[in-house]
Amino acid sequence: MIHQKLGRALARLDIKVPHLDILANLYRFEGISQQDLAHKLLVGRSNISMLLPQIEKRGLIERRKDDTDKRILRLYLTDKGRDITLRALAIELELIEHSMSTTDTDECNFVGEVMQRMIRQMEDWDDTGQRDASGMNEG
Amino acid sequence: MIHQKLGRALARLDIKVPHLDILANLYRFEGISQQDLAHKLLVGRSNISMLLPQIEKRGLIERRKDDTDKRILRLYLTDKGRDITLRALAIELELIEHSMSTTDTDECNFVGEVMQRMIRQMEDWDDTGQRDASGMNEG
DNA sequence: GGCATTAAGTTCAACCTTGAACATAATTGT
DNA sequence: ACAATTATGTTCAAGGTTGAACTTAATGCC
Repeated sequence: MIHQKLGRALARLDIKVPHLDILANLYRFEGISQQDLAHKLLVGRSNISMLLPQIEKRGLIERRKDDTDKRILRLYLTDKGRDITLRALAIELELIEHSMSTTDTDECNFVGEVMQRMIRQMEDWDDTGQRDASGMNEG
Repeated sequence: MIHQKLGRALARLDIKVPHLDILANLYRFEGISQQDLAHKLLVGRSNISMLLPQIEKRGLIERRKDDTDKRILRLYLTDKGRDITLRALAIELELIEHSMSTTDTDECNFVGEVMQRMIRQMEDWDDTGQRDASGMNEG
């Protein structure tokens, strides 16, 4: 749902949510490689590889080969890209602030902590159906 | 991530996460229509329409025409379907319980409340870029 | 009753994401 | 130096979801 709302709002700038994900990271980490970008965004390298030409054609980013390692393409925002990024982030921030306008900082932090505990537990969980010895004494 | 974990675990029963979403709803709401099912699952009718034949062929569900309204197909679990559903739900429950094993009831309820407030706010938000009068006086 | 509108379900083309296979470049070991 | 391994990025086929157009059935309105 947040994706849908944000997607419609970003249509004004003629970019999609995955584009903003990329642009926002380039804004923060200039010269990042595609690999590292994919890792940060939790998507596959192939995904980045197909998304980048779209925003490159629109003149929002530049790809330059690394000088010392010619496998690596380093990514940079153009001036136009920086402008669009800031405007898009403003829209995203607006949505988030509105969504959280009834949630204070303590509540927000608390929710975050609970979530992180849940994620850790989930990562632990064995999805093979074989319970190992370390968990046999539970319940 | 929960989708990935659950997906791998459900592979044992040879069903996918979207199948379980459907089966669990049929278990609770026998005779539901495809339309209502799609609505409950927040997916399009076409999605349901393409998913159902898969689990129908496996003999997990039956589709019967409504007697009074011949447009409607009503959905029922077979005995086999009920069996698979219960086993799948047990797996899902296991994952959830493990994930929440470090979260007590009060914490859980609190997180739920905060989330619901956020969702209401998000639904309110105007994604067209036109701020309307009702929100103009805010902070 | 007959015609327009609304509703349920299906089909299909489009989109997005992924993972595997590939090409190219760097690193490692001998 | 050379072969084997590892790393980066690209391409492609496959899977999943969606929205629009379509078919069929029910409802509303004159």
